[in-house]
Amino acid sequence: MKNRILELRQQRNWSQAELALALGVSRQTVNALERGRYDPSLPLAFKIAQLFDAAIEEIFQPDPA
Amino acid sequence: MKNRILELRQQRNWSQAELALALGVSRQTVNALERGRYDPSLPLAFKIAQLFDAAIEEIFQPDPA
DNA sequence: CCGAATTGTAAAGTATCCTTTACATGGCCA
DNA sequence: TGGCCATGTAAAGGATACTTTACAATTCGG
Repeated sequence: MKNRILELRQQRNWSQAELALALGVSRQTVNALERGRYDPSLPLAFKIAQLFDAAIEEIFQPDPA
Repeated sequence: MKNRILELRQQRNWSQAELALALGVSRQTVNALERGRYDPSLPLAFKIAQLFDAAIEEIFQPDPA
């Protein structure tokens, strides 16, 4: 699953720590998500979409499997 | 997190087992999702949305927290 | 009435998500 | 140079997602 979290965060000039605070998760979680180490839970995906004012489908793209 | 999986499944006259097969998960997982015992992973949420030809946001609604 | 299909649930195990603590690296600037 | 900020990563642990096996209850057609 690819995502555009890094891109959207940088557009807003936020640090990983700031984004983590806004999402209510740890900085390491934001780092792991950006680096594709794992996918967020569905509730966290909703929070991310709401924060960036976008649809989940605009931020996350499932693998073309 | 609420969802409309039961409703969408019944519209199509599918059993939980048939839906599970189409999604590549176990029947117990479909049952648990319909009954709200836990939320699907993000990849599974995408599969569900694709199968029902709907946006994730049309099927899942986060808690008004 | 009988059997098959459907649904609900439990227990135990594995995998994934997310945490805290900790440390290393590189860039920037006083 | 020295210190701060941002980022990357690791290990260990807790929480959640999902599995297989198994059993009970209900429903419904023959």
